[in-house]
Amino acid sequence: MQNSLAASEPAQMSPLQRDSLQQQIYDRLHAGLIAGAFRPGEVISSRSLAGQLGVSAMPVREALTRLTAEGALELTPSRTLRVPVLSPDDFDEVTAIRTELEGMAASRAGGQLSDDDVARICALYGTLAQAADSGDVDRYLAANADFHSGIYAAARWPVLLGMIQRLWLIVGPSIRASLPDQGHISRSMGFHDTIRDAVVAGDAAALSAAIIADIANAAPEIRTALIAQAATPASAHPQGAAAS
Amino acid sequence: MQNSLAASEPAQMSPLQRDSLQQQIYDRLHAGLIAGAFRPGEVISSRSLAGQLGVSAMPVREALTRLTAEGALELTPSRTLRVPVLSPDDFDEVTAIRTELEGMAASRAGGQLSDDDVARICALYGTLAQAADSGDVDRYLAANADFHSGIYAAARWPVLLGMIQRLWLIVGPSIRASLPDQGHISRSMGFHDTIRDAVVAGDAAALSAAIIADIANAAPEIRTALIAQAATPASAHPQGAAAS
DNA sequence: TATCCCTTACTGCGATCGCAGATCGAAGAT
DNA sequence: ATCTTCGATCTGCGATCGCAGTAAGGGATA
Repeated sequence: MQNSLAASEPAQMSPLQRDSLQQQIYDRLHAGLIAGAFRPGEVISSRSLAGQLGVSAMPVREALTRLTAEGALELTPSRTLRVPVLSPDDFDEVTAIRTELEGMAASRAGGQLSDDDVARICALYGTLAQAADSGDVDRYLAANADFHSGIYAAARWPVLLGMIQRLWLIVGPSIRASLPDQGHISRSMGFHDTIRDAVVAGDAAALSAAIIADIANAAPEIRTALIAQAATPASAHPQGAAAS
Repeated sequence: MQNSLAASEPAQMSPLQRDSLQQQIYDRLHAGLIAGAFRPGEVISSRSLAGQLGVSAMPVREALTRLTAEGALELTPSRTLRVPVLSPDDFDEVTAIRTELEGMAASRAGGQLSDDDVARICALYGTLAQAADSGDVDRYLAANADFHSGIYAAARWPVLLGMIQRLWLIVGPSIRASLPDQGHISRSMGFHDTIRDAVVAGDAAALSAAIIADIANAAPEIRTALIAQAATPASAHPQGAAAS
């Protein structure tokens, strides 16, 4: 996924480890949650995950603890970790905060876009368009997250960016479970076109409005899908959700 | 706080521990950072802190890791943890996000205040006023945090509340180091009066405006103090800050 | 006396072990 | 055949130990 960022060194032996293990594990789980690699209700075991990654349980535990503290995971009464199943109210809360924070980030970013920023965002738009055409939902969601994060990163406010990404972390699994729909993707790409145009034009107000419109467009569909899933008796014991 | 939920048992021995150790340690450090028990630049050692608390280094480590991930602590190149020294730009960012998020929380809370909420907030105002009169800066800051959090909790949006508290976590030490000033406290109490009046009146718009005015009032003083401290050569090696 | 080097004592990070609690399945009793 | 019960096996949490890297203190040398 992010092995492309090591392309700066031409002949280095291997990335080895730049960060601590727990940071690498956290980053991987973070990306996986945003891209929808985990389903709501899915149970996560630190020991089995450690076994899959070939490391001790310790760094996995700390990464999972952080994700739990951020609301991306929850601890059940039986002391097992699982991906939370969002209620419609929870989703409304996150959506409201997203509208506020992403609107602010877009507005600030739009007013100080460098040429590099525009080129970078346009490149992200390209991969997003390719992913949308491919029909691969996982690729699309990951590219969508990169596209939006790329815009918000241009605001150069790291705390704000971290908070937005935390919100994506919470709604990521629910989004993935709510729309395997190709119609939604092509519909969203219209908003993404508007976003890219505002970036190219350097219009902060238009960019902020386009971001908010994108959120407002997707929210009702996700919300209705959320309600439908909550009513499904199959989710009464969501433990049996598909593992990796 | 929530020790009352065990009221079903009439003669229970002691609360012992309801949460995990790392959670208790996190909560204590969280409150300490907001109340200004730590100074910017102060070095935090997990082992020595574990020794003071009488526990192993493990739960302390996990709590400190979480705080580091949230930006409340930072890891120096020499692999020591310390409380970050905020730059004016950092402070501006946090203040801007605070204005947005706390304004939203106040607006929502103001529209759905129950009688219990009003009574609880008025009680928090009472302790805040007492702390302001006592002149004890630590008591005042802790009571101020409780007062504001009590209002935002009435919005009943836990994610939003957590994000606001994270922002307080970041600016807490800098606020504590910036104003040992009694004049500022009495000046802020004017805004707090307005806030309480809006709560009693149930006026959401007035409450939101009063909260934003409170933030806007304190920000310039803290910011100038921040700049003054950054220019002070005494902070060139802030390792020697007073420990607890 | 001043400078260099080495030892010591820290730091965070990871691995391993053990504990208490909960779940699940199988065996036994009614 | 159904219900109960006990044990094996999960879970997260905490303690302890060891590792690599940094900073500082002390002694020897120029």
